[in-house]
Amino acid sequence: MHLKNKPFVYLLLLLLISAVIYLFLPNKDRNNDNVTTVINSDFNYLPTSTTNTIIKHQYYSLSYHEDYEQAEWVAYELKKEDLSNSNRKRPYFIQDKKVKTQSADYRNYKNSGYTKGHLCPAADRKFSKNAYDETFLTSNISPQKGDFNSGIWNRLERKTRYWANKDEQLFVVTGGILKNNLKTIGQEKVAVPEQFYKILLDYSEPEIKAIAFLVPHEESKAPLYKFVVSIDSLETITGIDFFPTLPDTIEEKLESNSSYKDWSF
DNA sequence: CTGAATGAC
DNA sequence: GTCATTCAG
Repeated sequence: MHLKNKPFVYLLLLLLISAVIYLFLPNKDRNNDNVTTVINSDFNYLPTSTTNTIIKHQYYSLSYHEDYEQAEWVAYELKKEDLSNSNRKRPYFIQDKKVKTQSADYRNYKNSGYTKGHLCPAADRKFSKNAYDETFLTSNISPQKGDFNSGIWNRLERKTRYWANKDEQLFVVTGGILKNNLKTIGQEKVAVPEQFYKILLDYSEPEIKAIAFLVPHEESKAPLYKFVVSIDSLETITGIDFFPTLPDTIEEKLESNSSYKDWSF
């Protein structure tokens, strides 16, 4: 290249410098809603969908099951840095526009005797207003008894945040056990699960570990470890392959395990 | 923290 | 639908 073409050289240099600066800039998009993010670049472990209806939101993903008017799973990453104490105002639950078959209307829950139980908890997405508000979609809730929701289920969610803080980050999958002939509420017949499950995967090397819970839909004062089950057993019940992208040897080892010795309660 | 219910705009 | 307020586990 001839040096007489100076403007062009300067332009190239400028571009190069800009690119370098950009690459080394801290990634702030989990705290700043004004930055457009690559959607779900963090989700590498999404479960399979029995309905072929995976919905990807900015801060969590889900598989919707129209027959039961709720998600069969909701999955998201929970990082230590996500945990914040900021007080946010609760928005109202609205339908999830990404669900083409229409997610349940919140009125189905009104006077049903059941509360609108978050699957991806609002408290796990408090790091930004958009993340928080995004959990208030009816595709992210399931009918839960009030004392169950604020009782043992709340305890499990708080324990999950405790572990996320301790282990830096967790991948979380949660939902109700959906099956035929469940009790329903509202005009749209939203199914009331008889059990709820939650799976936690600590994928940070070198000690990858996982734990799964299957909790009956009723308040209990029993310690949480009483509800530990293997991921395999949940896969048998739900028909979902929870970590299809994990290397088979790791997957096999993690999923057959129902021990909780690696987790402090 | 987890939620509901009510009345006014 | 939004807002403000009050209340319960």
